[in-house]
Amino acid sequence: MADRRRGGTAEERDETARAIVAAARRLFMAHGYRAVSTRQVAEAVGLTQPALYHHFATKEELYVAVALHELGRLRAGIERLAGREGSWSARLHDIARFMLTTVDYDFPLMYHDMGTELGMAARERLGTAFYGGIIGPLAALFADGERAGALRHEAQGGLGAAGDAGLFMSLVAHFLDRPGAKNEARTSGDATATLLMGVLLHGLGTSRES
Amino acid sequence: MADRRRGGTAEERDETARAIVAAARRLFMAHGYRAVSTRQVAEAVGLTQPALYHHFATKEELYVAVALHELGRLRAGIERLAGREGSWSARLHDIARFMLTTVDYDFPLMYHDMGTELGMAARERLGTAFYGGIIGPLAALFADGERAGALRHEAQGGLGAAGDAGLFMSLVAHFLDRPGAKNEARTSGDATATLLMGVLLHGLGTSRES
DNA sequence: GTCTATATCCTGATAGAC
DNA sequence: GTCTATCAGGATATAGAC
Repeated sequence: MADRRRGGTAEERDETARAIVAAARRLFMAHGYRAVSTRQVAEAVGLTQPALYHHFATKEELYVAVALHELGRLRAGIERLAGREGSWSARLHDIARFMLTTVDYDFPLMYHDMGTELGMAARERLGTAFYGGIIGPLAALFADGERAGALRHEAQGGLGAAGDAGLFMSLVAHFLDRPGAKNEARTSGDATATLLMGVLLHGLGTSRES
Repeated sequence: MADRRRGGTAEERDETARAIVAAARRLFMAHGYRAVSTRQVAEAVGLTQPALYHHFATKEELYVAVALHELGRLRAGIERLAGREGSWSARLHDIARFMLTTVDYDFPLMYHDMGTELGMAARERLGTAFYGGIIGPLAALFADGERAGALRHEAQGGLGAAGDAGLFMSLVAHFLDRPGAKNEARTSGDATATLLMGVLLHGLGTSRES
């Protein structure tokens, strides 16, 4: 409360930046980095296009802010659910449900954008957030499963804890964009999460054969 | 051999078109529809950009030709392997190896382009080729597995034959772009295909628990 | 902090000579 | 069938008034 010169400068600036990130998130996540222009983002938030550059130096920096925001949201949800009591598989189930019900965009597209559409520096920042904030906590749960003897170790033909976490993410992406099967569960989510966990742990087989 | 006016007209025209498709395939499949310009394609094949428009009316039509070519290649390989003798799961294993060793591009990216970057007419043409030529033959093999009692029916909590085929494709995509684990098998492929089939049929568990 | 105006470049596609 | 030349539009980013 010391030296705010003219009417809540820092506050208003931050709020505008938040609104820009929110609008950009919807557009980038739905259509991809290349397909969304800075003009579209500006129009969605009620500004002219050059005004964006007062808050973000480049389009790429805006995308990084969007992706970090979304990765942070996922990290928070994952860590909250991973820290609750219950078996490792029950916690994974809840995390699957959380992702299936709150991710409303094209997950593989985001993965592609983070991996190939950005410069090296941005790619590394997002890669750190992704592996440290999402793959890491998931891998810790899978390591619990390995220690409990319920999951194959890497030496037993398994994928390892990090590999298990990557497969988990691929299955989430798979069950996200199949309105084909039984997608009424987009809001309830529980049935799809149960299906996902069944496939993840036991596959498609009837488990009576070799 | 009747009325070829000037030096092998139709032959040369077709050969140029093939060269364009081949160059466009490498670029489109690696970087996506939007990221590749018609100038880049023309330069890769040694032509000027307007020359492309003598062979393809629009950029979209060129992409459709590229995608149909690749889908046809996959269909031919899948149908050849699906028709050989052996169990349904052995044939699926061989198909997995075939895809893991011959797909050298970004599979989810192609899927995204086919689904969202093209007009409705092109999207329907490619959708028909994809479901009829790839999902269909795969689903027939999974239906064999259901009839043999090795796979859960949809009523038993399974995904159904077409759902199984979709999951198979997602797992192929998953194991394609993980240089992380054990990707020396890009050329041999057999080990990765075995790993994929194990996960697909039995999941990650040690199959000693509920 | 947002505006108008603009620089610079790249895009897909067309016209017309040869 | 390929070329040169070009159109019209949209992209990111900057300059400078208010």
